[in-house]
Amino acid sequence: MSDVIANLEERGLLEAMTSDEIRGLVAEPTVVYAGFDPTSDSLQVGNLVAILALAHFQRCGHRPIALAGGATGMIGDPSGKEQERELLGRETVEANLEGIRENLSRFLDFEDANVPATIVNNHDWIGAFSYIAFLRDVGKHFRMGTMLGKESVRSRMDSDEGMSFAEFSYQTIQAYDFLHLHDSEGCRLQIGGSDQWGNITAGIDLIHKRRGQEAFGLTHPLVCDSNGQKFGKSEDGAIYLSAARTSIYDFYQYFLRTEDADAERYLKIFTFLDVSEIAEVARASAEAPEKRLAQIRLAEEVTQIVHGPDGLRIAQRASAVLFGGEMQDMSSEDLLAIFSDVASTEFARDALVGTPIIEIVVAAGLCKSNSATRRLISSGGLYINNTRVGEIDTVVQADHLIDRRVMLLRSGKKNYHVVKVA
RNA sequence: GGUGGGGUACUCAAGCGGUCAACGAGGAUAGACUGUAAAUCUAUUGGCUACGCCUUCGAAGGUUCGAAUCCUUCCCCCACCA
Repeated sequence: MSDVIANLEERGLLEAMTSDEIRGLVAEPTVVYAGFDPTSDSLQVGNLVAILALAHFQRCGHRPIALAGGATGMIGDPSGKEQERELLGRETVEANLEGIRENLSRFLDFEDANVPATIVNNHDWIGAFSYIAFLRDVGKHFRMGTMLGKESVRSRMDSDEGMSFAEFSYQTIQAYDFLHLHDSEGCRLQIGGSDQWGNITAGIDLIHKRRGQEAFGLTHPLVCDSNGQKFGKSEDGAIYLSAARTSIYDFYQYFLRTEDADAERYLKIFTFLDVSEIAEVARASAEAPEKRLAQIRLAEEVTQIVHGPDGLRIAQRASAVLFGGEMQDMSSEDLLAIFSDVASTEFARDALVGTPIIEIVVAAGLCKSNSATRRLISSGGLYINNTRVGEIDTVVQADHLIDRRVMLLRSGKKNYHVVKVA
């Protein structure tokens, strides 16, 4: 079996390990887990790092467990967060778990004969605990000094945000998760983002105290772009893995717009391409940066992994048309087929023709308010069917509607919105 | 419970009776330049039926011709003490 650690290392997916003995541990098939917060009904591209790390483990012959935090999600992990977040309701968490299962199923193989992946929900074992029982069985093994020493706690105590007891206790719950999976699944390794270090070591300590056994942890770096911005945020917010939240087209475009400086690194992190192949792509891309070979390859690979070959085709087709300038001679059928995935809004014909364009833009959600739309137009950033709108009081004309059915709005260079006649 | 500090627009952060829709920075949006890149430059960044009007400075009251700025009560946060 191939060495998963070396694999992660050369892909830039290894930040730190609790012990070098992990290399020995993974020489034999083992069980590894990573946790995911059900803060939304879909995971985001930021979560891809952890997901792919798990997938690499599975590909190297280890059994991955994805833990959905049905219980921990109701408390909120303070790690890496400046502010305490809103508590999620039970129903919300449950609903979100469904979406997350769906996301994960794209990356992990649940049918593998030897090391089938599993998804577990920590609410199944945490939910039954009484407060007193938890304090006796788990809380008793935690020392205040250690808990207070955690970076996640210290940074929040030092800030003027402070921290509630619920958040402070978070680490004990996650620690118990590890102990539980250790006992029930034989799991000895937990992986996560570098912000999870404190939570992971808390679990290792607990296992050591309660079972006298050694467990391990491994973290991957939190991915930032070369400007130090957190990876995975676009102008409209986070990029999600679910097509219902982030269209496949937008997903593809997000990766396509990767900066030169980040492309090679992202290829290693977000695709399964062989590192030697990545090096080759990077080299070719550096020779002719304007061709953006690395970005294209990155967008293709990731879109394919997440949305499948069909999804990739949709995204490519839409991108080719929108950025290829072939729009003028398109029929409405073609447009609708291609933009099935781009954000769209339907209007009655009467509500469209003769209506000020400002109202349409706002109703379609392309701009927040009439004022914002006026600003956009006066700065020359609004386009109808790829033609710049010159006048603020432009009114929609019948001939703005291609085949009397479709109109393409664009804000800036790259934000498209399809308006359809209902 | 006590004492002190604090709550201002997306964020940080000025303002401390009128000239404040609120300095500045960051972010964001758009434009120019480009390669759907980066860097750079420029404009904009509460809302509206828009040279004017309306609503904002934790909440509610009050003083005043006039308050984000003063007073009262309340809520929340932080620090130290108990």
